[in-house]
Amino acid sequence: MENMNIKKLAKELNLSVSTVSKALHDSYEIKAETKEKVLALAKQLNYQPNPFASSLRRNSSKTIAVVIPEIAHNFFSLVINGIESIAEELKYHVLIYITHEIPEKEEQIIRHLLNGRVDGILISSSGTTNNNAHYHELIQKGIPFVFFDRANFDIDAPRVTTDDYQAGFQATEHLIKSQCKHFAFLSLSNQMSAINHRKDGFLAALNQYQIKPSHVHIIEAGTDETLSFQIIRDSLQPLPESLGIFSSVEKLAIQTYHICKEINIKIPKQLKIISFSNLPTAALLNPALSTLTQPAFSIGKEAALLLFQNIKNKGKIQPITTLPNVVLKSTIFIRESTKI
Amino acid sequence: MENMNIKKLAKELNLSVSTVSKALHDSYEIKAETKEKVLALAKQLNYQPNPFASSLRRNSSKTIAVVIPEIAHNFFSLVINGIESIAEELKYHVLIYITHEIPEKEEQIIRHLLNGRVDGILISSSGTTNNNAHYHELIQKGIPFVFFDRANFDIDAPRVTTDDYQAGFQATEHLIKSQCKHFAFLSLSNQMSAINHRKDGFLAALNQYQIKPSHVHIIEAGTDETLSFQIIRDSLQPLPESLGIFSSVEKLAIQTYHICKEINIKIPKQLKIISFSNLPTAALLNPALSTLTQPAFSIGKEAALLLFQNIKNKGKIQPITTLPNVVLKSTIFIRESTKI
DNA sequence: TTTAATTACGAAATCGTTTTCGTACTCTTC
DNA sequence: GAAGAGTACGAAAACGATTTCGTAATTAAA
Repeated sequence: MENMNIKKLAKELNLSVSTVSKALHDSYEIKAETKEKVLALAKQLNYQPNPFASSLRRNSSKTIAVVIPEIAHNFFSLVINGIESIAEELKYHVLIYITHEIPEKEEQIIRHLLNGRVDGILISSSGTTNNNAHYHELIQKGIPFVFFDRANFDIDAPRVTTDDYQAGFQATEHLIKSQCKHFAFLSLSNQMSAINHRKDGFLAALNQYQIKPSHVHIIEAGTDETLSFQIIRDSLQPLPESLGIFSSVEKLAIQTYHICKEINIKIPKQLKIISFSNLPTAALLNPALSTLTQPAFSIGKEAALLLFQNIKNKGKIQPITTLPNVVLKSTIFIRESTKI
Repeated sequence: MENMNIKKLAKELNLSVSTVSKALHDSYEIKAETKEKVLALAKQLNYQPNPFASSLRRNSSKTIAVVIPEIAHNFFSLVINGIESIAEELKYHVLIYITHEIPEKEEQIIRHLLNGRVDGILISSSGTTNNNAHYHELIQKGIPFVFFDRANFDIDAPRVTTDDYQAGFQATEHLIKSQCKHFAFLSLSNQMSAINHRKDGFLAALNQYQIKPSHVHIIEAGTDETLSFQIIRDSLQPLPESLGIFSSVEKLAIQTYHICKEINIKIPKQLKIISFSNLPTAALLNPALSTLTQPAFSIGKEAALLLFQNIKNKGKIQPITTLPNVVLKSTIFIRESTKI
């Protein structure tokens, strides 16, 4: 009696396997009395259906995958929280895959998931790739997926993003009004949608206020920790006069703080900085960091909702509708790091 | 030709299904030439075995579960990074379950996992429960699991923890030597192993230095965000003279910082604080936070290694050996928040 | 009373693998 | 050249559910 299964359960009940299965699924074919008996004994004997047999037969796994560049990052872990809140409710399971910002790793993961292990995928792309083949394979296989934050706009898939352009514009305008003269944009790479939109907003604001191009700096720090440290440090020596930095991601802002501490640059006196960030300690930093904060939890929730909607509609005729493209608002928090 | 499977592959090759399966698994029964043909066509036709059929037959899923109290928390996301590094290498998949510090949720998750969906489980217990039944059910079912950080010491399972007692002692000793007169321990609950060991170290140090019991405060803030805020604030008003706080978790230290800012308590002048923490910004806070930092990544790695070892040994006769019980060292970083 | 519909269940196929047997065939070996 | 060993494959039985289809028994309709 090691492992309970439906066959033993049926035998115990003097019923056929099919009847038991139907009873457990509350089929109209089975009368109430029988259902009760089955449910009762199932509970008593602690019967739990084998998920693989079930998945094999039904061709659905009640599982989704979340593919993210990194996890030890406030934004992504908050997103996962949002995703989990929906998945948990719908009794779905969540597989986590981390690409470590390596596009090839992302491709490999996605390719693996073509085997049907999951019913759908939530992706924050690792960018730096012009190879979209793996996304097309997903589409061809009919596996629903939704991009969040970092989307691939060449691919016909739903996305949940934030108002990166506007936020970038707003942040830059703030730096301008804070009397900065030089402006730097801190970027990971020029291949990530969200970051590029932030840059576009940055450039648009500078353009509107007629900032000289020679006062505009784009710093691509890359994803390697030690390398980006080096790059940022180098770009701060010598320090341009009245520099205003707009960091596209939290990590680079933190590195900048460390560097400023190290080479003794005073924020906000010599350098002002504002960053996209979900740091719970932004207000406690020295000095408090001005941030653009994304509704990370909501992003996760919305993306998950969109995905589950797509999973449900799978196979059905898609209504000719515009592609769902949720855009959420970021919030700007002005703090000391950009004080005049 | 929608979905490729082994049957179609076999037909295409004029071979039997069993031969193809064996070829794909590099069986000695199949000659090299045939293997090559099979591999070649499999690759060409993009054949990927159905994971559910495979899991069903082999009774193993190549999947592990990670059950944690919360994810938007530097410690846990770093641990996941460590776990993932091993899982990825061994081609295992990682399911994430979040209990939100609710013991009933943990029980429910564990009970679900009894159905065999995963080959093993990594658990950081949500504590606050004296109900161990679900762990015993895991043992009975033969599903390997490993505790990390927050273990249940009544259960006969491997654990990976840190030197909480020693670190607690050391932190407290540091507070004493920093000329604190009153001492407070910030705790989430008195049901979590790691936290209790930290408290024991705290109390032992105070005892050794003959601190009057009336100068020792244990503050159980609980896991609810707003409530714990309230509790901490209340305990700081009125502010005991020369208070030294040892926070058992990062979250409560951050809350304390916020509260001090709000009600204008100067750190470290009026209040000194040291905390267990994996904050990447600890050194950048105002003031820089003294921390005890756990090797979170290594904890994840070690726990995963232990789990996979147990998965591999499953069924085999267990050598009569002491229970693996890895204890890793935390590192203390003295910063401004405890400066005299 | 006969026919049709409904109810409640069971047999068996199926999902796609893996694995156990069985068996032709070739190759040694004495 | 007979026996034994080794090679290379195939048939079929699992794994444990779900689902289709068939069918007795009962009820309703004509």
